[in-house]
Amino acid sequence: MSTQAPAPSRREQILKEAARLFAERGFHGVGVDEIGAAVGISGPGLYRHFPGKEAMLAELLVGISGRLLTGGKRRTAEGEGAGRAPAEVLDSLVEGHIDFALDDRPLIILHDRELDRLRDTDRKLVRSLQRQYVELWVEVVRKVYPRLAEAEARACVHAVFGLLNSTPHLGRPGALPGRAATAALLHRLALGAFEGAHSDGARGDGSRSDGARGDGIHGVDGSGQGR
Amino acid sequence: MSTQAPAPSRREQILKEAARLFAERGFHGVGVDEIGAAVGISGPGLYRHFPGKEAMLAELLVGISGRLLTGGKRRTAEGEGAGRAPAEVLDSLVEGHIDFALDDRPLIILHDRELDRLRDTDRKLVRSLQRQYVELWVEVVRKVYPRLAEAEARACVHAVFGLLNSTPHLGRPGALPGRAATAALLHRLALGAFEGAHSDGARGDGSRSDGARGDGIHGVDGSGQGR
DNA sequence: CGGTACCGTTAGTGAACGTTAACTACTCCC
DNA sequence: GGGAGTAGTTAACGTTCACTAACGGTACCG
Repeated sequence: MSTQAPAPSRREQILKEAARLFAERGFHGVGVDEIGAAVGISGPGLYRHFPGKEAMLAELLVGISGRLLTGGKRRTAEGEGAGRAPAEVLDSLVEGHIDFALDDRPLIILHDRELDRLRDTDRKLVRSLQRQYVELWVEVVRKVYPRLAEAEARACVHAVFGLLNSTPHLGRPGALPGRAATAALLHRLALGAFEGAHSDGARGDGSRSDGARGDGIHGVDGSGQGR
Repeated sequence: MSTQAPAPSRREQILKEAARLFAERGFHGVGVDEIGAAVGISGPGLYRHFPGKEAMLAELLVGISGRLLTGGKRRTAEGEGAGRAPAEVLDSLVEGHIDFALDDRPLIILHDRELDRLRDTDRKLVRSLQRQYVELWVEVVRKVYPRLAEAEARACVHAVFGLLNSTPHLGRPGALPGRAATAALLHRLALGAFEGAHSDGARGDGSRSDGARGDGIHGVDGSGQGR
């Protein structure tokens, strides 16, 4: 154990606790005193590490958006470099996003909830990163499902993000068996959603027995542990 | 036409604007003066209509949760009464939720974002309504997809809610062609997600997604009636 | 020892906010 | 006309909050 986190470094400690608190009670709902208390120091001691409360949020949001984008770029680059089918790349993107959603729940919450509390410059940066990440997905999705128009594909991507980011909402009760099972379920849900979007909406009045599964391009061995 | 909205009645006006502002900037991010200004009166004039700022949020959240639940109950009752197949009932639930998400965007945002700003008693009530609504879906989903364990079905429902509630995120740019097209797309996405969840994940990675349900403790204690 | 940089403390400041108080204008009804 | 109720105003109060000021301790380094 003990991978390589030798010094949580106070600064990272603060960021982690701030993320948790912001996610729980909202940016405006948390005072600096509470953040300080969460890391053992009190109140304005935080100002030795950050120029202000908002700077913490900004660093969190830029950090997460950047990491999502970086991971997405890496996955698509690897996929294309290895000549893998688009469906496999999409599979990899889904897997990466799920890992993120499951491992960094508080950040995922902040990511689409507290963006508007940032100053213009920071917000623009985060939005730019987010947009790039979305476009990355859109490109891949349109390769896998060419029948989707661009706007449709973008809407699908947003919707699937909403689906994947729903993990925080189901953490409360006994919830799912384990992480792996949850990840697998989310994976199936996400891919199923894309398939559903791609299927022509010519389902009569809801009889929807379906199952025809159109040209299911991806017979991919789903989720197959690329790591 | 002209149902019966002859007088927006100031109170409803306030609620509507408050919902918009809360959704845009968060409960703590909006001052009562702004809410007042949005309806033409200023500041404490609101206190002629509501006992406090939080009461507005409470009424909004209870209202939306109640309407969702009522609509869901109506749809399942109608469906079962008419002897329709579970899949059709699910179809109807999806349609109802989409209507809601598209027509009351701000409320949908508040619904899962500002719940924790409520006093204990209100929050419990809202959570109870939400839980009943979820269980309504879970029941139907399990009839349509019997292979899903209860916990899985619940997770799927939460995930699909996340998917359907993603509409607010895609309103900014050119977005989709029109309301009908967006609704249809969301519908396909949601049904596709359920289909995907139902498909056996045994695609080769061997990780058993479907548990043997050893720990049968998933006791939903009913608990209906918060009040 | 003296200096310096780091990290933390407590006390305080100014602004913002939710809420209350006191007062005014309008309408309805006898 | 004269209450009574409704809907609004401005002014003020008390609290909370992000942030600053002034100060202290500790470790490293000469």
